[in-house]
Amino acid sequence: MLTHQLHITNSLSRKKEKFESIVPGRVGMYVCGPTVYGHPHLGHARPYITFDVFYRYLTHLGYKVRYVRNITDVGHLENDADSGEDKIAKKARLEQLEPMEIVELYTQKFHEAMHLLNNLPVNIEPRASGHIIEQIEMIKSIIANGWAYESKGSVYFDVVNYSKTHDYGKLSGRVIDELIAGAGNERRELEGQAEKRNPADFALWKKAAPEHIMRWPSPWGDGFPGWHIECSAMSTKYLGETFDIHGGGMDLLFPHHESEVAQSKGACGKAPVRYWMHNNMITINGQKMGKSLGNFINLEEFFTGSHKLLEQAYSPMTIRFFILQAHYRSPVDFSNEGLKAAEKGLSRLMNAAQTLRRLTSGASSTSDIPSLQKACYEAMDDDLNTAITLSHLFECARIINSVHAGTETITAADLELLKNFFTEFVFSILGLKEESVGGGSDIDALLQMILKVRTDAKANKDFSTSDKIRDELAAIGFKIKDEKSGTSWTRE
RNA sequence: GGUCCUGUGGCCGAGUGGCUAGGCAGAGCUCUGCAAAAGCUUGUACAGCGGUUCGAAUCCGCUCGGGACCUCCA
Repeated sequence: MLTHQLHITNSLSRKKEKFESIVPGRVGMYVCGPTVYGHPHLGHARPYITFDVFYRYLTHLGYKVRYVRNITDVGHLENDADSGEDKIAKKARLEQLEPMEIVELYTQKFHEAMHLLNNLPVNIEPRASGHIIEQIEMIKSIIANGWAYESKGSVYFDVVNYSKTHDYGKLSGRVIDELIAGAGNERRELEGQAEKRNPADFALWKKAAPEHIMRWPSPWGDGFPGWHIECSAMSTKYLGETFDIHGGGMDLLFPHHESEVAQSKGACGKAPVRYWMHNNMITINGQKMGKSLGNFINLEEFFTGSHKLLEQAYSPMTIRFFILQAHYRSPVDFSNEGLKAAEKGLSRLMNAAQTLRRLTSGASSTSDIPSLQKACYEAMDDDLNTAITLSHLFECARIINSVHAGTETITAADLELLKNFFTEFVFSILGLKEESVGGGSDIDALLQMILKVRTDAKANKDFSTSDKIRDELAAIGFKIKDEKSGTSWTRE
């Protein structure tokens, strides 16, 4: 759909840029996936919801998208006393499980969470452990091009040499001299520093200590890949040497994404990505979310309410809605108040969607429906502004309710249009869904029968019976509403 | 210490040099047997101090908060 002027903020330029895909009609998108060594938590929800919506929107616009999101199951080092030990290996030892058992368990947990959040499956979900060969080949290319060197069984990227002719630091806004100087006075003693020619160099391949469980043979001896190389190798394999979009959290800008750029340029001589997109972080009650503060909340704990900071359970759609109410480049603060407000707002939107299905048209329209549709598109085209999109959808909800209440009218043509785009935006693009809908035709038939008895009681002014039915239905989770057109029910 | 981002009404959260965000909560009214839902009305915010401007919450500077990253840490 070339009529749309989709603009997105490119981290490379820090400006909104018009989006144009490399191959017309097709988009290649890579998003950094999770390291599967623990339960998926709130921090995971944001990037994957954000890029899921982007994926949905691009698809809606008519692009054929290949969405690649990796599973990191090797290579990350633990930055504590057990330095050098693979994160996954460490967890495995603690739980007496095989490393790949851990990987499998948490990969499944991750998939479950993504499913509950209504994130569509990605097209390719490559695992780092399944692409060791590709990573080794890429490292060999980088060495052959003179941008990396071997040192005691490990391979390091030669940042200083590379930066003489390349703009290392452009993406993340770093200045190489400052990195080298180590400006801070609280710099950590990093493992392996002695092997490096320069502190700014980063590992492409690490030699495995004898006790290291996850290891693979390589031209440089047994070891495991560095943190950054997997994304470079896998994105190149599935999307090509240069592709359209690379997404991830802002915390990955440096060093992860900066290093990816350097690795790809070092191997292929080309910039790997046209548009870098980064979502902002999540805080809880105004505080940074972090392990040290003990305010990391797993998604499962949100869904069940089983965390001491949570006053109640929050459904996956409540989480999704809350995240979409903020722009993806703004920090978002999770609080019980905010989540409760989101829960009610979402419910208002979902009720409107239901009401819309049984809306009837009139002779004229009191609202400008085509303009609202246009406004929704404009908001999405403006750097994926889901907050504004939602505000327009709430305006739609107001109109739907007003028409239903009889204070406004809508023509058949406008009603058709409204049904189409409201449904499209709410469900297909934003990926929201109704969570507590009916319980099948049997239950509906049963409810209709009970409600008929109640309606008869009301007609006979037997309000004690009608209220009793209402109360008892409420007690088992069915909420009913008396409307002009009859009585309707929903599940709590 | 460095780089970058950020500070909006009771709460969450958009946005723009002058004109309405939106949601939640609150108040009043309407509808209703009562509820619920819904509709209408209502709030006059933009951290502080200077500056630029006819005009700034929106641009600039400083101050004070908050945050991310600073080499293997989503």
